[in-house]
Amino acid sequence: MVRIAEETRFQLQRGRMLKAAATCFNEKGYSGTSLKDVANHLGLTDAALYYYVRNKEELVYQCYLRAAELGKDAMDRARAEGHCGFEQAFLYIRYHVEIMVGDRGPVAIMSEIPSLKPAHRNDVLNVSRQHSTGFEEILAAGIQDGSIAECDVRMTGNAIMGAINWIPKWFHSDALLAKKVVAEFPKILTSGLRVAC
Amino acid sequence: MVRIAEETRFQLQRGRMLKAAATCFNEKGYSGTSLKDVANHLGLTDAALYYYVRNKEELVYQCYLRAAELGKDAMDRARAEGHCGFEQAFLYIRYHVEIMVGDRGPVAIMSEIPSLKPAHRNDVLNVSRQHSTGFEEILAAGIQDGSIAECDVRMTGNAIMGAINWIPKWFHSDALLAKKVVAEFPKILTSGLRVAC
DNA sequence: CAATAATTTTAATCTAGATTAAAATAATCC
DNA sequence: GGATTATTTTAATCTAGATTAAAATTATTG
Repeated sequence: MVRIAEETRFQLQRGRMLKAAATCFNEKGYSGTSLKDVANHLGLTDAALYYYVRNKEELVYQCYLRAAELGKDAMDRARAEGHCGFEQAFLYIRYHVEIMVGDRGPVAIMSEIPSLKPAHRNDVLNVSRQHSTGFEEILAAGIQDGSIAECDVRMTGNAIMGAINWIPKWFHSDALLAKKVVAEFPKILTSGLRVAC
Repeated sequence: MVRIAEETRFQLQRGRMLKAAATCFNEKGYSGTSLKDVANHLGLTDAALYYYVRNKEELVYQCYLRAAELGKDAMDRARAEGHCGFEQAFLYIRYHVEIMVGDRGPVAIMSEIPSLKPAHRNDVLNVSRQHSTGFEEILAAGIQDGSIAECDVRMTGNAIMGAINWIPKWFHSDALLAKKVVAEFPKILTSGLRVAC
């Protein structure tokens, strides 16, 4: 049995499912999307989803985990590639935005974290927290190395993350718009970080 | 019959209800809050809420409308008081943030607009749209009058609004933190708008 | 204070949509 | 190609939580 192939099929379908779910949740809201909606997106029957996920709660959980992982990926890359705090912040925003509007997305807005079961909620919150503190560290490093102006890193981090996390609320798949967002957001969100010269 | 007094009682309770609902929705998520949760917040029984609202959908609708109105109020005041585009933008952010973290709030995050019934959805979307275009107009005016640096007003508006709208996600009632947010957010969110000097 | 209106509760329903079990189909392997 | 395993469907249940109607309570008014 060529296990690789089987896992690939399963994982492919599972990945599609998570994307479909994220699409539905963002477009129709949580209470507005039934498992049937998600399944229809895939040309499947609602019951089929239970082959991939224990229940709806777990579907949401997986969506959020995926969202968090994509964000983490953006941050890892930014940290590896940026040469100063400012550059890392800029790249992080750029990569994260690219993911939000690109075809690795859509990324589910985490509206329903509180209704996850405790273990799952903690998982998601942990990754999210790592994420915010990671970004605050980048900002702090930038202030240290002189590439970012003095600021309250906590508040600044919250502001920038909020702007990014809100994107799915107004963005609707459109290649031109996507290009614009990727071009503009990193500029806009870092313009306040620049050191006065 | 002193109609004023009666309306006041009703409206008071109704206002409390909307606040309680907003609190619950933000804290426990939409699917995580039952009418019973909201009612308990008020020391009432779930059935009592139906005296104020036709059903849960309308409760959400009223919450969102209230959120939109509070935002509009911030914008009206900012427009009336600000003397140039930059000042208006600054004041708008300040007033809106004040509302979000102050005791006129909490303001419900509009996660479930898509599951509102069409008429309600349109109402909310209309006010929201007025809101965003209003802010874009302020930005455009600021570019005209030279108080704001050239920028893509649409994207900049989306970024700033996103940062504000996301606040309830991480803010938890706390007077000190509230003070900090009000002090920092307007600065942070407008620092990128300043014209180079 | 009696009468009327406003508000809330109690105690049932009612329902959409999640969940499950068993059967059917499709893929893969020897 | 037949056997085995993976995936999906069909056809029921099951359930939390929304909703409703009638009764009880509380406020108000003249």
